Amino acid sequence: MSDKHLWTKEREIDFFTKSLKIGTPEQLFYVTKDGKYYAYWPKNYKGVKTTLQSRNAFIGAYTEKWAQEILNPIAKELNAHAVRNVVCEELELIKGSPADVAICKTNSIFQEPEDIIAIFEVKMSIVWNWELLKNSEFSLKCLGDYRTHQGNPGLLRSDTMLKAIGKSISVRIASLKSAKIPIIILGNTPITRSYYTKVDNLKNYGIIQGFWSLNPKPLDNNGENIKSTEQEGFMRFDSYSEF
DNA sequence: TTCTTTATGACCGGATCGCG
DNA sequence: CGCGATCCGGTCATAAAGAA
Repeated sequence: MSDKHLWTKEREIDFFTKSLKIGTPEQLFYVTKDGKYYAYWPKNYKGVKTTLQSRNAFIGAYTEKWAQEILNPIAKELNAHAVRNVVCEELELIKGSPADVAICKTNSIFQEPEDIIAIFEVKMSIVWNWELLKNSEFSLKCLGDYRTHQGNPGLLRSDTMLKAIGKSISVRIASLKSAKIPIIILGNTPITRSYYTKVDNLKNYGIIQGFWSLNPKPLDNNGENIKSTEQEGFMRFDSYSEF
């Protein structure tokens, strides 16, 4: 399923379809005053709004699992495993704040620095806006890309970037043994212009080897969006083979 | 000891503010 | 007005602290 394709609208439909089996529509969508179910508040929405929090854990778990599945074939080629929630005390990756996904020589949650080949931090959101239609069955209607709603998904949020940078530095300074382990941030959105030179510098300094977006077409109607920064600190991948 | 309460932090998105 | 940076917050999981 996720072996051929990167992040697309179909992923988000799949997320909502699967999540609706274990959660309620009210946990996953905003309800407007006229009874419509929206993933995000549209930009032109007027009226009383709330901030949905109950979806956060769902999307976090889904994207980390998806990232693990997409990395696993690559890990296999290296004769290794893509493992979720990796704990490595020496790198300050503890139970409450593990590595989202890591490629490791052994298939265990607990790892020694020597056995970790690469660390991946997953920072992905719902990118498009969706309306849940309740007919006989549930169906989902795409209302537009992230320019049309009020949310700021994934790596477009500055504090998401700061969080990723902070955690990576935490690993780097926890132990010298992290020095040889690449750290990659996986997202499904572009990054803002204000981080272009920063991600390149982070790469050149050897702190974070890349901010990679796995969303080939984050904008509808062929909207302009960045392919990569000058030094490739940020890169957008357009196909699985390229990835 | 065992049960209950409080504290902490991760998750991600809206609100607000400042700046052009 | 629009954008980005920062701040705030609901929910959940876990753990520490307190009560019985």
